[in-house]
Amino acid sequence: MDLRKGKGASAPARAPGETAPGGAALPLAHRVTLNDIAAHAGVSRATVSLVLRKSPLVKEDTRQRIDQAMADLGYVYNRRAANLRSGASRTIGLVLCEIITPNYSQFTAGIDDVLDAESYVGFITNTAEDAARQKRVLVRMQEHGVDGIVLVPAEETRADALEEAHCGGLPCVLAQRRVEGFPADYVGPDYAAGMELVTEHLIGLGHRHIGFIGGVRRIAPLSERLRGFRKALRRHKLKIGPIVPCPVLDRSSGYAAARDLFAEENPPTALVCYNDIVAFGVMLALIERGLEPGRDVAVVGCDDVAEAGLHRPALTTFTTDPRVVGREAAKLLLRRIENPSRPPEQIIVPPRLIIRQSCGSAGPARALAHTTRPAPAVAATEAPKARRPRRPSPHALKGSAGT
Amino acid sequence: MDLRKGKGASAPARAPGETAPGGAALPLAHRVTLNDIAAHAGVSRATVSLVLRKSPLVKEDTRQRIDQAMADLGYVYNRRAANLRSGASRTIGLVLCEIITPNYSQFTAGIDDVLDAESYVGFITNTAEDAARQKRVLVRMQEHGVDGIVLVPAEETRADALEEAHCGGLPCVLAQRRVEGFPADYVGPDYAAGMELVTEHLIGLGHRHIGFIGGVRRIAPLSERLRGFRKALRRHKLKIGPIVPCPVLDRSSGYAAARDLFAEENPPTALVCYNDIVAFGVMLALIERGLEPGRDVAVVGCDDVAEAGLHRPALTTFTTDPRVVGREAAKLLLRRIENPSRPPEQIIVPPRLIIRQSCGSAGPARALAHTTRPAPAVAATEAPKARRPRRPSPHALKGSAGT
DNA sequence: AGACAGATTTAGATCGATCTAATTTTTCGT
DNA sequence: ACGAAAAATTAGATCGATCTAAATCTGTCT
Repeated sequence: MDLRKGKGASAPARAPGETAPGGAALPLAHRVTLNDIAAHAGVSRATVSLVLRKSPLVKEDTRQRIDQAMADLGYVYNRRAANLRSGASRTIGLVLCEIITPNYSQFTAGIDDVLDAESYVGFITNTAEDAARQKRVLVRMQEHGVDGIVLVPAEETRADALEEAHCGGLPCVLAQRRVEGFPADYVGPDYAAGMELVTEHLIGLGHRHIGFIGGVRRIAPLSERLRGFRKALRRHKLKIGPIVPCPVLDRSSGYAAARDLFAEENPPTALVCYNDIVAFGVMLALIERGLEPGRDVAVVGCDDVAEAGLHRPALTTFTTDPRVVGREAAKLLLRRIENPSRPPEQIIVPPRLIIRQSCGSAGPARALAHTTRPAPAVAATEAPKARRPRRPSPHALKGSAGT
Repeated sequence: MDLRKGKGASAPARAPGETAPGGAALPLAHRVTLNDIAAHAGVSRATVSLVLRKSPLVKEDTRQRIDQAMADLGYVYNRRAANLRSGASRTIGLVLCEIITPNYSQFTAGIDDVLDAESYVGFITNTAEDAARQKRVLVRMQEHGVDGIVLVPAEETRADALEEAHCGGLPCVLAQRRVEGFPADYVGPDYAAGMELVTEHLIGLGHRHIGFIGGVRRIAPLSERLRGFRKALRRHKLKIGPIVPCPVLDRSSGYAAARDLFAEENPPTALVCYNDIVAFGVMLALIERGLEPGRDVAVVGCDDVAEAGLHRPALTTFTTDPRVVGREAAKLLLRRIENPSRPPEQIIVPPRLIIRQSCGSAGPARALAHTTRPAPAVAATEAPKARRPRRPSPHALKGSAGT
């Protein structure tokens, strides 16, 4: 409308006049400042500032007068200006390796939960797994004066790259993925515990010969998972079954690994898979061999991807609620901002087991196709619904609850 | 490295005293400023500022000296300080009604694509469909001095609430959902065109008696969709088939509506559903009646939710790539920021048809269970993969392409 | 050499808040 | 009523950049 019109001689400093009682959309013709409030309320700028910061120094009477003036003039706090002087910005940066993964959007939601409660705001950016882009946005965040950063590092992020992006000097919490040699705070899922959980579950169902499929040799994520797998077996004094890594973590390499494994003699009766995607491939191979997952061979995965509950048979798996991871990450970052000198902290969020049909224990494994509802061949989304009411426990193994 | 150490006597300028030498965590021992650079390079602060802004006024020689100084001292631009003086912040706010919906995370990614290219950064916040929270975060964004806002309004957002949150004075683009009476820019999917598209497709397959199921009477989204539905039928001079609204947009009301419809005489041979969820319910009802969706009756949906491709039969549907909507929204906002006085613009992003089995046209409709791959009962995720290579066309019906 | 235009550079005010170090006002004991 | 202590308020510097207007430094032309 009259956006460019301004309001004639704007801002006479001592006479804010009617800012815009009639103006439908008063267009920031001289955004109202502390000086305006001060003049309107007949006090000094400093006093208004004290009111803004809820200082107990101000007399109740004056405070009300100033509050009224702010309401009258439609004041909007200018945090940038405040920040310039005071340092902190109540702003953090959230740098994600990939926005569109559902996992990360829940993670983001968890972060926002905490930030909103603490009246922080977060910048969000996507690095799309690109190290150069990551560096660029990290610097950009700092230009904007964030108080700290939550970083889900792009693949192949090197510690020195983070140092170079000045993250060494800024409170920074890594989430979901670690960066070797960068001794920062970390929050992530506990894959070892999860693997232990599913393996225990299989053992509880009577399995004694359990194999493991998937994972790239010699890298941390695999050894972490194997640790949990082995731990459960060892506890029950069972032999560690065959461990078949695959070069790539997709359906087809899961398929190939399982096919090869079942071509040998005496195959396992249960398979723990590196993740859900690999598990899907594994089940494919089993079916091809005439074996029914969930009846003839138990299969479990990890991550609880969207398809897991829709698959036939629905996949037993485990996951760490990413929203909880997000919340923990945000809380940790705020603690770190509060006190930058404390030693780095690691928060490992415990997983949650999701029992479905592929391990043969949930309900009538044979009657997969017929539920109580009139849904012969339709994949009902009962799984996600069933999970929701069960609030994930936000307990972290280490680190205080904070607030 | 030596980031925390400071660098000895760094630029005492006016002798601000040691900020906090004893302080447990000396907080950024005097961040490097323009003054430091100026002193180090032997020029004035103003000249350094010119270099920062890539002014052509500075001699090449000096520019290099200054660039060198910045590199030496590890300077990080302080945009907040710059903003305070110059007004614009190169920051926008993204206010979402719900972060975790996959649709919105793609939307967010689209926004980030554009922002990153223009070296903007976006704040993100979730309103969780809560009007009070929405108002709070809108104000908070402005406190932080955003140049504009992309808002996916929470349900039941009233125009006056947005005015009250001062959004009337700030560049603001609504996305995905309109707010009646708030004459702002808008970017969203073209449901009318999508409905026309699927209806045309059904007609092309030979259907002459086509019904419509779902949608709440008397609200805009339904009438928009029906417009497209009717338009296609009228173009081919076909009778408008039965239109069955449902009170709620879920699976079971789709089920009920279809059951009732097929209890009558002479039911349609094809059904256009309000959205995918309704379509799932409809297919359930058909199957229950002994009719096979995709063979006996064609069914199409809208949205392409995750289950659509995994369903048996896989659902023919249409969707508007939310990432494209995000990109258009961001571009429009930047244009608006550039020139706040132009009249409001509406950008309607065209939809894309996704042909699967439920309309009986894609591949051998009978052989649904057996694909070329050895996957008898396994829901392969081939659908989303098949879609990806086809880059969505970012053409908008109205509004110039911008950049 | 002096004038003058154009190219560079700079001093100082400024953005809108906070912070420090007062100053002014009020309260209260004696 | 006086002075001291406590309470309330404030002037002015400050954060780190931008911006304006002026100053300085070229080089060219007469």
